[in-house]
Amino acid sequence: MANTAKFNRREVLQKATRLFWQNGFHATSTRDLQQATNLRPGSIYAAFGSKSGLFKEVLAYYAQNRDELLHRCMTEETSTLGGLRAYFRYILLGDDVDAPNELCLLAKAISELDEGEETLLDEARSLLAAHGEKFRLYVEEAVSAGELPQDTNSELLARQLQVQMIGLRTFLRATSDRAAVEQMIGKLFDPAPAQTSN
Amino acid sequence: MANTAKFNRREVLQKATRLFWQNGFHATSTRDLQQATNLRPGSIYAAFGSKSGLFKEVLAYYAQNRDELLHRCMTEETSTLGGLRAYFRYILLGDDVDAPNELCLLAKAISELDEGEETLLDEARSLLAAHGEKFRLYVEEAVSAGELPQDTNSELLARQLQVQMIGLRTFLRATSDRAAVEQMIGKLFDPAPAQTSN
DNA sequence: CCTCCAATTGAGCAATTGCTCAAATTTTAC
DNA sequence: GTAAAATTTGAGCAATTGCTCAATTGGAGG
Repeated sequence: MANTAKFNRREVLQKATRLFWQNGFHATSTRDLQQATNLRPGSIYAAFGSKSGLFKEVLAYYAQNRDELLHRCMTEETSTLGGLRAYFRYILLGDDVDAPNELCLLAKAISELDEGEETLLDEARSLLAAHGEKFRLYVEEAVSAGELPQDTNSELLARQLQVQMIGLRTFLRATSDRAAVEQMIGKLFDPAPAQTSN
Repeated sequence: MANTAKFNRREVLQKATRLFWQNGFHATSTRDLQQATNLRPGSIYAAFGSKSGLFKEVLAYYAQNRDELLHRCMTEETSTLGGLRAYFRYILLGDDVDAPNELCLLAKAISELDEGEETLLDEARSLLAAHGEKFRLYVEEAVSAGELPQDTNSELLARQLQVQMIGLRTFLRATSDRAAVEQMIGKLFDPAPAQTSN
């Protein structure tokens, strides 16, 4: 009971995500968050407990969006490998208007947080691992569909894809060299997704 | 004249590097720096101008150390490709006691800083690009020595190596899975450093 | 030994931080 | 309509931030 006239939690998460993704955890102040969400501190603290609590929920919100995007890429392409390539292209080369930063928010959090904020760090690590697990399932699907050799080491290949994704996003932020990124995505998926039988 | 009893600038840089590398730019306070260097604020500000000024010099100090390490790896190995692999192994799997963080400090800075700190961001970008250029020169050397095909696209391959290095370091911080990293380094250098003719 | 001046000291300022809480307001239940 | 409960409000606290500067120190030149 008594739940009307409350703010829209999803909208708040969306705006908080944008801020944290752009500025990072430490460089985003609670005042920034208050202004962006048009909420007074009490409301935020009643709903999320603390700045860390809000960030934790932001990480989950972000990860869920990425999982959904990956799934959408898979359904919109005819082959599994094509779906993975579409996901790479969309994230690295697509002009996503509400992506304020080239990097993966999870990777950015893992980079920024230290062992003193272990709860948040572990949350980011676990979400990134879960996303990597999704990669592995799709790689196995590609093997079953005959898009990849039967003796493919799918765990290894999935890890390699995640390493590439993270590396390429950092490279893009460092150089803004979209052509180079496009070329590297091509090399990843074109000749064969690397010679990765075991 | 009057220069005795002054602190050792290199020692200060070393200690500041450790702090910034561990905690990042924002999460390292000037008090942390004062305590670690045993200097009073006035001395630091006389020598470096500001926290940003100190960080900028730390970035350069770090980059120079990496360049020297890479060069050392090259001279200690018989082949150029072997030298590159040794560099990867040392950074990713070596137990460097004064590396307080799995990540590259330059990549960490590029991840953390936003466009509002453009001086520092550009410095980190430029130092990372210079290190990538070193990679390219060594790849070309490997081509000349016949360790790689004559038609190797050395610019592309050097970029791919840098992407791998950054991605693998983030992966290591995210998972602590040294065996997986070892396996991926193997795949990078063993069969051929990827099928990267152009 | 004294003088001079660069180097060092450390108290502390102004701004910002994450967050609290009593008071005011709005919603729900009857 | 009314009272109890849930929610929102915003002033502001205690701690921390990057940094300044007048006072002090101590080595070099004479």
